[in-house]
Amino acid sequence: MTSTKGPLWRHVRDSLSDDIRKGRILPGELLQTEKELSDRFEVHRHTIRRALQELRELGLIRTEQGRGSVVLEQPFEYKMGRRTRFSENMSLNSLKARSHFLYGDVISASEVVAKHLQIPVRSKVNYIEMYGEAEGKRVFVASQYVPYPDMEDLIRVFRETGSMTQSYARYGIHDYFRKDSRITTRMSNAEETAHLKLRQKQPLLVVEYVNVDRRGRPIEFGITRFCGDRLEIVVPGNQGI
Amino acid sequence: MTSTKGPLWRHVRDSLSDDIRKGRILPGELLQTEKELSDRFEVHRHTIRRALQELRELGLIRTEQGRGSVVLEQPFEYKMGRRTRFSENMSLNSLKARSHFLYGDVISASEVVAKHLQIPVRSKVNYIEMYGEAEGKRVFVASQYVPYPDMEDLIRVFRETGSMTQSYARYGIHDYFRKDSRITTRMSNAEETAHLKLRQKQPLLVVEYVNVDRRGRPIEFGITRFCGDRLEIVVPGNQGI
DNA sequence: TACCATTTGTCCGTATGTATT
DNA sequence: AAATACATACGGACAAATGGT
Repeated sequence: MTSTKGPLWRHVRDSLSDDIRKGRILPGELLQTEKELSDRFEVHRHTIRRALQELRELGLIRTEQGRGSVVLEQPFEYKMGRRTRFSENMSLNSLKARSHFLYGDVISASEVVAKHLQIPVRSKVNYIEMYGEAEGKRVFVASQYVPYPDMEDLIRVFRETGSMTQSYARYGIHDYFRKDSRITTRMSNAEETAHLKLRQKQPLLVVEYVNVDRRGRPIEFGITRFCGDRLEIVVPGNQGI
Repeated sequence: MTSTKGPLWRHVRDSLSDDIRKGRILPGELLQTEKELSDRFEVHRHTIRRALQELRELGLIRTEQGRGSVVLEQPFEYKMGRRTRFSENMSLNSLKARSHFLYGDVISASEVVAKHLQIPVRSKVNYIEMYGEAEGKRVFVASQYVPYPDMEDLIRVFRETGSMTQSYARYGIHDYFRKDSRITTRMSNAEETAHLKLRQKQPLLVVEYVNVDRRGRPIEFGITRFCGDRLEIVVPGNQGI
């Protein structure tokens, strides 16, 4: 016995939560069965169940009948507001974050893209695909559409800087704001599963948004697909109560 | 031939989009294969693909390699802001919406619930489960925790009124506000799949939130699971630019 | 695990009509 | 009128993903 006081289930809970937090059991892996745990800790299965109940409430595991208890990924927080920026956002969690270039081209705007950017259908736009990493884990893939005449060579500049914020600065846009964001969810397709280095298809948080400059002119239409179990979106309750 | 002028692909697009909008092909169902369509319309497969491309851009279908093109649900908009209310929200879409009671009990607060409601662990809370309907379609299931001493009999009152907003009014809370919302996604479990009348497990939008009264005191902690393909969450870009 | 049929994705072509310069 | 670019339409081959066995 390591702990001497307090209820037994608390000892079990703390021991297991330690195993998880110290990485001895990895996210996605199954905990030992309740039977095995009750043997290991030399307590009744009910005591184990009490401890597992606590771990569920702490969001550390999810239990599936007939299968076992899976250790959950601890998601990053992604704050969504008027000035949403990926890397700033992640550094709030004191995490190292980067965007990585995947693909870029100049294409002609479809109806949907044109509507969001308030430009004529079929006018040229920069199209950039990228993925985002935080603490070595891939957390999103994004597609962005940026009007072309305003920003020639954007693709090259983004490949150099690795940041949209910095790229925009080169074109004299030193600040920009998030207009409406629309959030849905769907399963990842094959490409997304690969880019995010997922073992299998998983639900994604899909965020569609438009960024505008100081004058309110659309400068970017984007579709970001977040890996659902690696990240949660936080929508702050607006300012003062 | 029905149409006499314009490119062939436009005729195909309009014909298929009509099939979808008139309900001849239901959401979730597969379109005919490209081969079948090219036989039916007596055009080359490439022409069919041009038409499907348009339908994708219109958000009417989603295409999966090796499988086919699925007709999408046209999701309701759910505006999330400081004063988020389900039924008001839905009437903005001129939709008929209701909440329905599923289960209610007085339970003792777990750590997580206690933390959100800023009450002691194990103090009594009302626990209510419900589902929400819009236009006859079930769009969410929700679990809500409300401090007990403040609102005895809340469960009975909710069963009578069918509305949390109205129930709160009985206890003198005539207005309340949304604090932070946290959004994640995961697959529905068996219970949720049944409550939402889904054919199979599907990704859900999971929103955790706290509502507070005028003084900023937490009055409700809730976890709402929205059916991902029947609803999209809209986060308004904060006020003036 | 491996294999298979089905279906979509991508690429190589060809030809024709229309609008622009 | 000629040259050019572009959208449309068709032909065919193979790669890649899915769902089932």
